[in-house]
Amino acid sequence: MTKDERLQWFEATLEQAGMRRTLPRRILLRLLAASERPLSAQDIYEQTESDINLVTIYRTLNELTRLELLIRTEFGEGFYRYEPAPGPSDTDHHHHLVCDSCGSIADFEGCMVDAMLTQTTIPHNFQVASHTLTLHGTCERCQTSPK
Amino acid sequence: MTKDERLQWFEATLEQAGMRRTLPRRILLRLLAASERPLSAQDIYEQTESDINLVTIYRTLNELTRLELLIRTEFGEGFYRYEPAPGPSDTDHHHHLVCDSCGSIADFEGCMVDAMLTQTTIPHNFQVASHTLTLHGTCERCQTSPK
DNA sequence: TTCGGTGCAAATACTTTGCACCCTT
DNA sequence: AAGGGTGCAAAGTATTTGCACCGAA
Repeated sequence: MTKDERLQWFEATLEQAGMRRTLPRRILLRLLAASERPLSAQDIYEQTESDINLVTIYRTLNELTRLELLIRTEFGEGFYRYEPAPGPSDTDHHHHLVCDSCGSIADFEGCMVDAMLTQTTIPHNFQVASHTLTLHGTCERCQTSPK
Repeated sequence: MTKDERLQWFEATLEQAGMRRTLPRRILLRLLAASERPLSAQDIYEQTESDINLVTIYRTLNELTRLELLIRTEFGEGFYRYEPAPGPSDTDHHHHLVCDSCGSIADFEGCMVDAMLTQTTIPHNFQVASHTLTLHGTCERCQTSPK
């Protein structure tokens, strides 16, 4: 899924949900789609140079997460980070590598959890819809020069 | 590891760290060791019938987490939950099944992530120390009578 | 024109900190 | 006796809510 396809899907989903295509929403989606790593509300606030009210950012993030256009994750920092969802027909998703030393967050492609789950007995007849996997450890930079 | 062994390990670790064996700490450890599921600070506060100050609970949870006696996890609720750590010589750990309908949290034993990782290339030479896996979905009860 | 969206101010939720007193060692 | 631990009050972050105005459809 290219960046343009993603933005198009975003706009189509907004329309389909009867939501207006406003400036804050488009700026925010564009920002998240372009980002290398999950962004917090504060991150977005700073990157938009305060053009968008922080409250609007929170409200927009909630709306877009509800529409499943965004994924919300907490990495042990005390606040949430958001990133674009994989997309509807996209079975591909990624997870994250969190450096416990410097706090950097990198993507980790090639998830094998779904394959793993087919070989595992899930207790209580629990019906799995999705999963979150986060690997904690030390990034390359911090291995050579620890903070 | 039995419940008694665990409590003993807790006390030994406290002593070794030069920390005093106080009532709040023992009550809290006992409560967590006996609990079926991860507890929040608020949960603990209610279960101790307010015998322990909420601030003390927060401080104690932080201390015990720092000593790696507890594990802290966020399940998308907006606050942290705590549970006893697997233990030093214990390679066994478990993950969680979170019902998106009723919010129940159940344990999920038999983690295969470590095995999976040996067959996976981790990018950027990232050195993995630990991981967190959470399965989201619908519990048995909510499958028959959705909320 | 209509009604959803935004900004501002204030409130809420969770967690941390400062300080005096308490109690384990 | 000494110093870490606790409780109380207050502060600090992250996030949400109420309400009047604004602007996309």
